[in-house]
Amino acid sequence: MPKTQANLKAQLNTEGYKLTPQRKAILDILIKQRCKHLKCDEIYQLVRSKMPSIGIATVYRTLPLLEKMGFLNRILLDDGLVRYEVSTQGENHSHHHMICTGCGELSEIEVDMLDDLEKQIQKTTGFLVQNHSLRFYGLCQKCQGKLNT
Amino acid sequence: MPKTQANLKAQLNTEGYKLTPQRKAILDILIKQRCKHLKCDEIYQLVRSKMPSIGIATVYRTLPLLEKMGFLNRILLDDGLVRYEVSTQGENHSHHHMICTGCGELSEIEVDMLDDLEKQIQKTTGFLVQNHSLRFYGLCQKCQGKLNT
DNA sequence: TTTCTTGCAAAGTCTTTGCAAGGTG
DNA sequence: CACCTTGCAAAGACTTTGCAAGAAA
Repeated sequence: MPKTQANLKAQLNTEGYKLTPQRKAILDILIKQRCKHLKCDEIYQLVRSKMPSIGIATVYRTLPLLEKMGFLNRILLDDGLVRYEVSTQGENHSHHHMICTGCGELSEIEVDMLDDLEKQIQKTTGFLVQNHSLRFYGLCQKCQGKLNT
Repeated sequence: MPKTQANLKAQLNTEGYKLTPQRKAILDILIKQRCKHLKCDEIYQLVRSKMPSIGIATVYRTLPLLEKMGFLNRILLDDGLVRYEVSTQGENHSHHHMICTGCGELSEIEVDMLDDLEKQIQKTTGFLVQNHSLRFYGLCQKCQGKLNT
């Protein structure tokens, strides 16, 4: 089943959870910001602009839930703050993150190419690879430009 | 210059820092636990067994310093806790981490093989890759065994 | 109606900071 | 001696929890 807004209710119900306006609003915001990677507090601020009465505890409780249901991915960068991104349909296996050490910007790239490496690891170490996370640190084009000034 | 205990003083001095028993003790512990990835508090406990009077604030202040000097790498796993590992001489570019989703064990593997991918990224996106971090999630041999029981 | 959720406030964890006393170069 | 560091305690940042009132199925 595709992980879209429309399926939120069904997904929740099959596991005994309920669809609340808060949960809908939070997913809504995240889908609208699709390509962003938002911190909990940023999500809280955004949702609050649509639903001023929501409490931050609800956000903290909803995010892991949406993650468990497969709607979100939790990301931990080097600053130690938890971020979330909307997970593109079942493919948690095919995009990598690039983090600019100049401005901190986080972007994505849609390649994978780790199959060979995974096979090699499995053969060498016996470790059964199920998933991976690959991050590149370096300079985005903007920051490379600034260096030449 | 190799990043060994012996060079700590020199390294520190060239940047205006001083060699204190506390700093020596902390690096000592980390070197002895070489292949482990320790949380701040674990490091504090270990150092305290040798130097009971040390304060945890000192540990929190020393770890980033040792990282800055190139002796340590800071690692952030999915539980959000900061860990440190001794950095093997200047090679921050050639080992990956494997995290078992069964028992949580963190181990290392000494392959790289990302050069092609990095070149491709640079060509495609203009992002200048300086470093990377690759983690594999899956099951270690022990945990695979448990599943068959 | 039953069970799950919410918002609030309090409590927790991990980490950082201010400061006076003490150590290093 | 000048400057860097330490240990302590207090303050911070982020996150989790207990609970009574309220909402969803």
